[in-house]
Amino acid sequence: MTIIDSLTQTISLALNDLYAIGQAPADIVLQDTRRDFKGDYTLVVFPYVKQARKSPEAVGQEIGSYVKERLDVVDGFNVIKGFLNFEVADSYWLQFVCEKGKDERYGTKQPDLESSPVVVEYSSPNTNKPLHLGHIRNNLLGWSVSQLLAANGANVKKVNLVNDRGIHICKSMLAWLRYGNGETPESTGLKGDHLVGKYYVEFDKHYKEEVKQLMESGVEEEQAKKDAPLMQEAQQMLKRWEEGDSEVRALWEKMNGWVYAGFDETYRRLGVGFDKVYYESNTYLLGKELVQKGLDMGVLFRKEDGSVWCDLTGDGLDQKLLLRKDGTSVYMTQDLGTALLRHNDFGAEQLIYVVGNEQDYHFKVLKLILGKLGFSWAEKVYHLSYGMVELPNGKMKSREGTVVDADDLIDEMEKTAEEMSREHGKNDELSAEEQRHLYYILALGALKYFILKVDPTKNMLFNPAESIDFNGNTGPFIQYTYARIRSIVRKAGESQDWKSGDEKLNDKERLVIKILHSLPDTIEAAAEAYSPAMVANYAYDLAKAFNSFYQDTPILRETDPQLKAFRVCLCAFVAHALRNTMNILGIEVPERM
RNA sequence: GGCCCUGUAGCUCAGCUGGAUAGAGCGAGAGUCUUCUAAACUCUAGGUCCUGCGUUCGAGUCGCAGCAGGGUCACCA
Repeated sequence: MTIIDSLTQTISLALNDLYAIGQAPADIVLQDTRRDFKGDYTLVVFPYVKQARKSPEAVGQEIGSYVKERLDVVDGFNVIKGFLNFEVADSYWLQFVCEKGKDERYGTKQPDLESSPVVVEYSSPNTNKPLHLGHIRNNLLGWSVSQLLAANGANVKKVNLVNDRGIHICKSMLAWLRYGNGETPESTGLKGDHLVGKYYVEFDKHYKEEVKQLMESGVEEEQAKKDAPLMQEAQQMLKRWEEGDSEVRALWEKMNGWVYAGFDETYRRLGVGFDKVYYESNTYLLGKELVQKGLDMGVLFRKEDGSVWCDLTGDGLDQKLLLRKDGTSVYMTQDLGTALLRHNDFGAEQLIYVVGNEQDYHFKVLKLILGKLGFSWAEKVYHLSYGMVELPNGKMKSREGTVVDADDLIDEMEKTAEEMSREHGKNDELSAEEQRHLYYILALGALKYFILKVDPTKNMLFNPAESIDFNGNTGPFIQYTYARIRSIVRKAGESQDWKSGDEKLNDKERLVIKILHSLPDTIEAAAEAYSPAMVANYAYDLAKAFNSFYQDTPILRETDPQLKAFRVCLCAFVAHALRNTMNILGIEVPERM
C-alpha cells in the first residue's frame, strides 16, 4: 500500500466521521503539492465545504488533524486557503527507497503471457520506395507503445502488414524493365529499397512526360492520365500479376526481395521488429466471406448494379462501398478480413493500429462495420492515430524533393553524435567498436526521444537544418545522466549495504524520491493513454531532478558512511528507473559517455 | 460546404480526470569546473493560454459561437 492509498483511505474516513460525507477512497484525488508550498500531497477541500458547513480553512484543519493523528507517516500538514498540504515523514521515503531501490525492473510489470494478446500493427510500408521520416514516427511509436503496454503487463504481439502488391509496385517494376539495364543492388551498391524507389521516381518522370505530350495534342488532363501508355502498361502488368503470370511474378518477387533486404536494414538500425509479418498479396482477397455474412445478417445491402454497401447514415456517416459491382473488393473489405484473421491468429482480445490521422475516418468506419457484423471485440479495436511530421516549409512532398529519407537521417544523426562526442573527448579510452556503438546509441537516442516526447496525436515539426539537439530536453541528456550515475555506482562498488535508518533528507533528495515513487502510476497512465510521450517526459523530469541533486549533494564524498550508502542506493535506483523508462522508448543507455 | 483534429513564451513542446502565483528546453543575458563526467547546474528576461460568451466557489482544461491552421469527405491504399 502506498502513501497515497493510506491518505485517501483515511481522508475518506475523516469525511465520513466529521461531516457524514460518503466518498470512496478511489474518488478522492490527491495532487502533488506545488513546489512553492510546504508539503508533498495536497487535498483540495473546496468540494466538501458546502456539506461540511464550515470554512475551507476549518475543513482543512479538521481533516488534517484527523489524518495526522491516525497516520504515522504523516509528519504534519498545513492549510492555505482551501488547500490541505500533507507532509510525509522522511521515514516513509527512506523505507520506500530501501524496499524498491534494488528492484531492477522497478516500475514495470511482468507481461502476463497467459492473457489474451493485444496485437499492435505498425509500420505497414509500401514496397515501392524507401522509408521516410513519417514512417520513422510510425515505427518508433509502434515499437514504443508495444513496449509500454508490455511494461504494463499486456501480452503484446507486434505485427506488420506489408503492402507488397498493387499498381505502385508495378510502376517500379515496369520502369526497371524499361530503363534499368539490369541494375541490381549488387551492381549499383544501392540499398534495395532505394534502388526500387529510384525506378518509381523514374516511372513518374516518364509518365508525366507522356501525359504532357498527350495534353499538348489536345487530350483532357484526366483522360491523358488514363491513356498514357506507361499507365496502360502498368495496369496490364497488375492484371498479369493477378492472373499469376510467372514472368511478372518472378520479377515482382525479385524486386520485393531487394526491398525487404533494405527494410530489414532500416528496421534493424531503428531497433524495431515484429512477431509476425503479413503480406497483402496473401490477404488482399480476404473479407469477401465477411461481406456475404453481412448480407445474410442483413446489415449490408446490394444495390441494383450489384455493388455491396454498408449504410452508416444511422451513425452520422455515409454509405460505404464494400464490393464493387464487378465483385472485386476495396481497401475496407480487405481490412475487415485481416482484422478477423488477426483476431483468430492470436486469439487477440484487442487490436491496435498505429496509423496516421489522415485515416481517422477509415478506422471509425472499420470499427463500426466490425461491430455491425457482430464481433464483440470490435469495440476494443483502437486506432492509435498520430499526427503528421511537418517540415519548416510544410508537408513533405516527394515531387518537391523535400522527403526526409530514413536512412539518410540516421546517417546524419550518427555523424552528428560522433562530432559531439569527439568535441567532448571523454571516450578516448573506449575501443573503436565501443565508440561506434556509443555514437549509434546517442544518435538513435536523440532521434527517438525527439519524436516520442511529443504527444502522438499532435502534428509535430521537424527541422532538419537545425537537426536534433543533444543538450537540454533530449535523449542524450537522459543518457548522460544515466552514464554519470553508473560511474558513481561503479566507483562505490556496485552493491551497497544500506538499511533505512533515521537519515534526514534534503529537498533535492526528497524530490528525486517522490518522482521515483510516481513511476508505476505514470506507466499505468501512459499505457492507458497509449502515450510514450508521458514516459519520455517522466524520464526527463527524473533526470533533471537527479542532476540538480547531484550538483550540490556529495555522494561518494559524503563522510557519513550511512548517508553515503543511502545516496549510492538512491543513485542506483534512479539508474534503474531511467533505464526502464528509456527501454520503453526503445532507447539504449550507455555505461559511459 | 459537412465531419474530425489542433491553437499555451521569439521557436519546439509539457500541463493527467477543472484547483494555489501557467512550466520546461532551445534561443537571449549573467554566473558555476583544483572537488563524484560542465552533454551538467544556478539566476535573469520573456505570457491577452487565438477571440468572445457561458457553466462553476474556481476554467489553459468543460460547453457554445467565431477566427486561424491542418486533415478528411474515392468503385485509391
